[in-house]
Amino acid sequence: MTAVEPVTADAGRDFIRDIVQADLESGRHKQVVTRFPPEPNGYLHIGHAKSICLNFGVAEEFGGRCHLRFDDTNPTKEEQEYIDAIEADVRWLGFDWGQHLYHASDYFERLFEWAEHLIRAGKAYVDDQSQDEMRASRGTLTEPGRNSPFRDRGVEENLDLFRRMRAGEFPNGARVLRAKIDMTSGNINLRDPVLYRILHATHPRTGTEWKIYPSYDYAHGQSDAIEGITHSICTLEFEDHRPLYDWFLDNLPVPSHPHQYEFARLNLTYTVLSKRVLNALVKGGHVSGWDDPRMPTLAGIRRRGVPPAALRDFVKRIGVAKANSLVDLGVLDFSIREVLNKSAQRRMAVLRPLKVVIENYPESQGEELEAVNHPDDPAAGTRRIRFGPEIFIEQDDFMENPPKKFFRLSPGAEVRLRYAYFITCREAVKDAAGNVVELRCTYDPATKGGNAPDGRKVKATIHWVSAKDSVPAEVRLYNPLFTKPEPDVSNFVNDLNPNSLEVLAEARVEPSLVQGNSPEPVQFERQGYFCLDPDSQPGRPIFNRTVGLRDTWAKIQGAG
RNA sequence: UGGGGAAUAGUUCAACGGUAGAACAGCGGACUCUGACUCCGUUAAUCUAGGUUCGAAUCCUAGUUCCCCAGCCA
Repeated sequence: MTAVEPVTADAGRDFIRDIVQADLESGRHKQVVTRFPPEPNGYLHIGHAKSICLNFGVAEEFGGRCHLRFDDTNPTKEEQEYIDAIEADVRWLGFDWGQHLYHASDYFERLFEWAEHLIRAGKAYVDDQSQDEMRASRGTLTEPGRNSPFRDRGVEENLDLFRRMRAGEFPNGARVLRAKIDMTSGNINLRDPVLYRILHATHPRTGTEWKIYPSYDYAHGQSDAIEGITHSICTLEFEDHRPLYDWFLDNLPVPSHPHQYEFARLNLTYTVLSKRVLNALVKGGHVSGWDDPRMPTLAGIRRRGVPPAALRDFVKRIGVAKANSLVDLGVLDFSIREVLNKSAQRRMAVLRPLKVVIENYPESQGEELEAVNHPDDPAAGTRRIRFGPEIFIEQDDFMENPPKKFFRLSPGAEVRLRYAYFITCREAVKDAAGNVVELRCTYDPATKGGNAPDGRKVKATIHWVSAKDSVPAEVRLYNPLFTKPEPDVSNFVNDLNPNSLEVLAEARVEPSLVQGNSPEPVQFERQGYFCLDPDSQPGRPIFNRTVGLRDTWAKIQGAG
């Protein structure tokens, strides 16, 4: 009862944490125990990250623990691949469940015994109705349901049938075990919910041992109770399951009675976080896989180069509440930049090259110049970069007829080449079609390193790479997967963004970017943050744009 | 027409009967060898109508709007 204040200093406050703190202060609980309970039927996405950060975060902040528990009660949808991926994703996000890895399937035997307990107490029965009959007698939202003709079966008959269900004597769908609660309840979850269904399927963990499987409602709360969960945190759609959650715990000899609390799930603009749709995206070949960098999955986000700290920062920023909300994707971008700006080393890369010939540069062999790796972190050191008579600059950094406020290169204009020299554009060379294909420039030898001894200023500094020494690379730019802030989930293909992936095959990058072959994210100066993609081949590096830098110039142009 | 929830700046979240505040976005400016970063300034909100109270975003009443529930999915 001593340490009720959160252990972690800046643990954001929300109604869940308020409840936990109050429970600790009042002595209702001595230690907080939470759990993250994914069903292994797909990959984790950013919405899960919110739940993971909440559950593990609360436990961490209040000195408790958080379990990882697989809700593996439906073998027809679950696979080992997902189990492995989920564990890897939670670890990557930065959380550790220690020894507390569990599965609902660990409790199948106990759940079965408890089902018999309910039968003996006259609170559960085997129903022989077909699925259609059950649906018909369940009633509607406004009309009460009718009792099943099998509802008043005797205890012994129920026990016998239930055991034969387990023994595999009946085919799928032949019978179910139902709780006997109230077919007239306004809460449809209380109209004799199904506890067990017959499923002749192979379970990733229990194999073919079981022919019947517990439903979510029947398994979840009891699993919580077995593990001594104090605060069972889930999303809003389970709010009206809570009376059922409590009914089981009140009617079974469980070792503890956890409490369920619900929060609003995450929604993001231009993003779909429905497992059904994400699955269809992968299976339908609309993306390259679960880890396609355009996917909102943790695997995709990771491959795009987003550091886990950025995700944690994002989750902290959006808060936790009970109101449905739609978070602007820009908030995620902000969190990513926030983290990467501090950690990513700077490099130069030209995405859409435009050749520049420096006419008065005397040394055909070029020279080496020094560049800092991180402007705010001297400890990051410096590196040498090659300069030469021919370089590439960004096509966007030249305009033949510049509008006012355009500070970069144009005929007659002078700019600084970062870490190199001032150059002045003398001529734009065009091809037959009138496209600018090359710039003829002159440089000022006195400005070596980037400063003019005469104190002369330039309005812009642009990045560049040596034509001879830079290496070719492919750069993949990612845009939102959907064209609408709120894509139509029932017809998502219509809202798919045809420009979600933009491949730049002719990019040129500093050689230092491929020497280390390190997976560390870097900033391409004036462009954004990038990371090496696993598709890279020797001699053919591929970079993913994690997120672009803020681009005030683009905004000015867009407005004009 | 049943049951369960939610409504505060453009967005997300605070304020727990006592000065409506933050972050993101926006706008303006400073700085700058990244039109980045950083810094400064600024626009902007209590769903509606009544009531209780010295005082209401907060309590009460009646509405309005939005979300979830009729799987042998979770």
